[in-house]
Amino acid sequence: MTDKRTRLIETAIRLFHERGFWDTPTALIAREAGVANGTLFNYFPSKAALVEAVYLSLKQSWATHLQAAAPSSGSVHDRLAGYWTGAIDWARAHPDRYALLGQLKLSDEIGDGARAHGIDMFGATLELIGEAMAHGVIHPIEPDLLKTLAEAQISAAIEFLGKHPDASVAETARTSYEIFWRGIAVALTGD
Amino acid sequence: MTDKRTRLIETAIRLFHERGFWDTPTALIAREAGVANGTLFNYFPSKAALVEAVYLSLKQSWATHLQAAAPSSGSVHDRLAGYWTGAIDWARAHPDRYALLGQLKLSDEIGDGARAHGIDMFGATLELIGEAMAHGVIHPIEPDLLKTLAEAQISAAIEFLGKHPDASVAETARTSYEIFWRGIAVALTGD
DNA sequence: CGTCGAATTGACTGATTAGTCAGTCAAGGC
DNA sequence: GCCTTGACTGACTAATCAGTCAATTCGACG
Repeated sequence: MTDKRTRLIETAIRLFHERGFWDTPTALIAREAGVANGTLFNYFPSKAALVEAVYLSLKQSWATHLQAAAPSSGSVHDRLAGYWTGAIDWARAHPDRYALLGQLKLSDEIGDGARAHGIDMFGATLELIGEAMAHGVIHPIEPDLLKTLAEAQISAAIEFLGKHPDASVAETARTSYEIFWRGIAVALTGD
Repeated sequence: MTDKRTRLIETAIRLFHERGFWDTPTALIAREAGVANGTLFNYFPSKAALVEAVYLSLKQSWATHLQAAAPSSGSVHDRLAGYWTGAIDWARAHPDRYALLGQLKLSDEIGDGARAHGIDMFGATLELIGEAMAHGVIHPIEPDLLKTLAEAQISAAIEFLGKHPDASVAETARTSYEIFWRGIAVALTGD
């Protein structure tokens, strides 16, 4: 019997994905998690708090996966590529979690507090890019813009893979990354 | 006194933005639109139908703006640039509508039917890109992937502008577009 | 065992809401 | 002037749901 709090969060993730938050009553979450209605409110003071916990949990598991996937040494190009494919792999492995994360990020339900409480998954890579920029390997670009563009590009690749189940994951990841890299890198040999 | 249907949709857009769909009862929409509760259901069989109508209305107005903004002649580079800045301009001019559109796209409330009923805003430009690809001006890339990447890049630029109110709109648009263009174009002179 | 505090339970409530429907009323045909 | 039509109204309902709380169980410890 796993921790009740965890079980509530996991059950909520599943149900939110199956039916959307708004059509998922707390009573159902509690029942499916195998606890009583009231117990849910011992762990989370309100439904909003539960949703927030779900959001943070998803973000956390995505972040830890990325930290494991991204190589901690090598060229900027390669390390960024590792981050890139790592992100896409996670999304492919947990499509429901990924979709839910996307919804929650935009939802009004998530307070700015929780959104800011962001494990900054891109941080380390971003520093690296800053150095590369200083050395003239990468075009000078406002760092946060670069980060936003990169994340969007990754999301787009994932979205594409969702729409085209037969497309090759590896090739889509590679192509999308190449486009991005060509976009930011100062042209030398082309790659 | 404008058309009641239109007024209901416009009121819904405003209220959805202010409070989110789920916290906006139909009764409030009706009252603020200056019609009776029941009248809303003469125009829309259910709340979901109203939300769908809102979604289509937003998408439509965005599409017509883009058609007007994108130049219908010139180089691929320039036409795509026109589309690019046109999209960003619209989002900047109507931040509430843009935010709402993003939420609705992901929402479970929007049936696949309505989502597919998409005015394909990118269509004409995409054809053009196909030709450019055939002529070797642009790297060969699966068209739908290209489209998805482009849209994501535009969204990212808009998101960045939202987070950094002091950033220059024109420069952000230009930078993000340059990155994308460098990414897809076959290197000749660099631009 | 017996005691005590904490965790858990689930019936209950107060509030809210989508959708209904019996009736009103204004416009236009005869 | 009367009748028909149908858009419109808004009070009403049936259902739902987040959150409460008094009662119960559990488990640790002497």
